Order: sequence, then structure tokens, then C-alpha cells
Amino acid sequence: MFDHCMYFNTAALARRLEQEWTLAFKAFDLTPPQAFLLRAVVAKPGQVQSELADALAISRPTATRALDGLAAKQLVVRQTCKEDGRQVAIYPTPRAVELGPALNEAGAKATVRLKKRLGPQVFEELVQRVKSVRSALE
Amino acid sequence: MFDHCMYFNTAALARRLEQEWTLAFKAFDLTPPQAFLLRAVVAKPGQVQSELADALAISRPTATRALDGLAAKQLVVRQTCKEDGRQVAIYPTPRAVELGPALNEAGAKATVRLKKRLGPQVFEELVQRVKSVRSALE
DNA sequence: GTTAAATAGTTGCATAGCTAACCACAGGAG
DNA sequence: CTCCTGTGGTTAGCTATGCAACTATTTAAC
Repeated sequence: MFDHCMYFNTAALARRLEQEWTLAFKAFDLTPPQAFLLRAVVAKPGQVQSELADALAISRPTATRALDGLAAKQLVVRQTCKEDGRQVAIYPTPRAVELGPALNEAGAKATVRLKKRLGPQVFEELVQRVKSVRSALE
Repeated sequence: MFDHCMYFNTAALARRLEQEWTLAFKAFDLTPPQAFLLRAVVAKPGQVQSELADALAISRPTATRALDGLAAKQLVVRQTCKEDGRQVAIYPTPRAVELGPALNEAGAKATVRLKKRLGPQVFEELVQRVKSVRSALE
């Protein structure tokens, strides 16, 4: 019915993929958005919230709430910047740092699983095109 | 950071596209999910809820709630099937039928806008690939 | 014919996401 | 210095979404 609609198909695929990645991070008791955010924090500690929002392509309110969640799980801590009292830098807790590699591993595994299922060719071509359309729409 | 992740890029693109389609249907006071659902109802009146859920690639609870919304706006009516008392068939109200063509038009316009912006080649190739991955994952 | 299993829809609960509006701090204009 | 403007973060309020559990109805088993 909406076969040729980019929005419809992309949104449907995104929902479907969310299920796959939910499995991948279930063992950590993290949802995909939480896991990705935490990975970003661990990869580069001290980023300010707006930087994280940008990196994850989410709005700032969404970042605030996602970080509330991670803070509640004691995986990140907030720290007001000394130079600019408006900004809040985000740091991983030791536990989060420890978790980091396993999270990346889990993400990589989900990717490998899917790549196998779709064939590397199909996989790469899709990702490449999604990225390019995404950047064209910025 | 998550450049090669299919989930991350697809989800981000879906969010971005939702903004475009939100504009497209704003004039009707309908969100994109509502508009698509209503279009499906108008296109084929009398479909049962599970058929609609399938057509839109959403879960049945989500369909229930989306239909609640359209019913509240008096755009659809529910009718229990005579043959099978478990099923509920969905019909558009006259107002919805009237709205139908304009909704399709609005959707088509959003597509055209985007196709122009991305180039028809890029547009078609992405849609085609998203569709094919989607069906590979069913 | 009664009971058990399956199916359709709904409800409860939780997450993620957005926009708009708000607060607090920073920095410049005068 | 004071005020105005801009920016970063938060809060409020809403929609969409899914899973799990529940209800009601149908169908199959015996």
C-alpha cells in the first residue's frame, strides 16, 4: 500500500531493527538508545550534553531524559562545567567504563548477525545509502 | 561514532523523515501515523484491525490505540464482524472518505519534495533497498 | 456437549521521541 | 553596572511504540 514511500518503509525498518538490537543489549539491562548513549559517553568522557545529543541525532530534551536514566543506574555522572556554568559534562562511572568493551562487542555482534542474514553486499549498500541520505537532509 | 551501524542510521533517518511528513499532514491535524492509518482505512474500508496492523507494520496494541485516536476524531467507526465476534472491522466516516484524496495528495507531495531534494536516483535506490531489507527480515 | 486451545482486541506499564515553554548563566551594549 | 539577548539544560505535555497479561469469542477435541 505504501510501497514507494520512503518515510513508511524507513520507519518500519527502524522499528524492526530496534527489536534486533534490543536483544543484543538485553543482557546488560539496557535498551538500545541507552546502550548507544552510554557507548558514546564511555568512548569520550566529558562531553557536554548538547554534544551528545548531536552525536546521537536526538533532541536535547531526549538527551536529558536518557541521561537521567543512565544516572539512575549509576552509569554516568553529571558535572557542571567550571568555565561555563550552563553546560553539563557527562562522565562514565567506573562500572560503565568496565562495561564499555562488552557493549561495543554486543553491538558488533548484532551487526555481524544481520550482515550474515542479509549478505554483506546488501547490508553495506543499505547502510551507505541511509547515511548519505541522512547527511543530505541535515 | 556509529557510522557503520544499520540500526543507528536507520532510526536516525526515520526520525528525520518523520519531521518532513509531519509538515505534510499538519494541515489536516493528523500525525503521520494517524494519516497513514486513515489512508489505509479509506483505501479499503472494512478491514479488520489485525489486517490494518499488518498493513502498517505495527503491533496490534498500537493499532488499537491509533484507531482510538481516529475514532475520537470521528474519522473511523468500529463494527464487530457478524461472522466472527472477535474481529472488528474499520470503516471510514463520510468525512474521512472526503478527506482521502487530499491526504494521498499530501503524501505524494512530500515524496516529490524529497525526491527533488535528493535526486530521483538516490531516492529510488534507497527506498528499493529499505523495502528489500525489510522483507528479508520478516 | 463440555472443555481446552487458539485467536482478536484491549489494557497496563514502560520507553523514546518531539515541540514549546521555562530557568539559569554568560556575554555584550549602553 | 545594568539590561538585553543568546545559549544550555530542564520541565510539561503529548504521541507512538512494544511486550505482557487479560477478556471474550471461536474452534477443535473428545
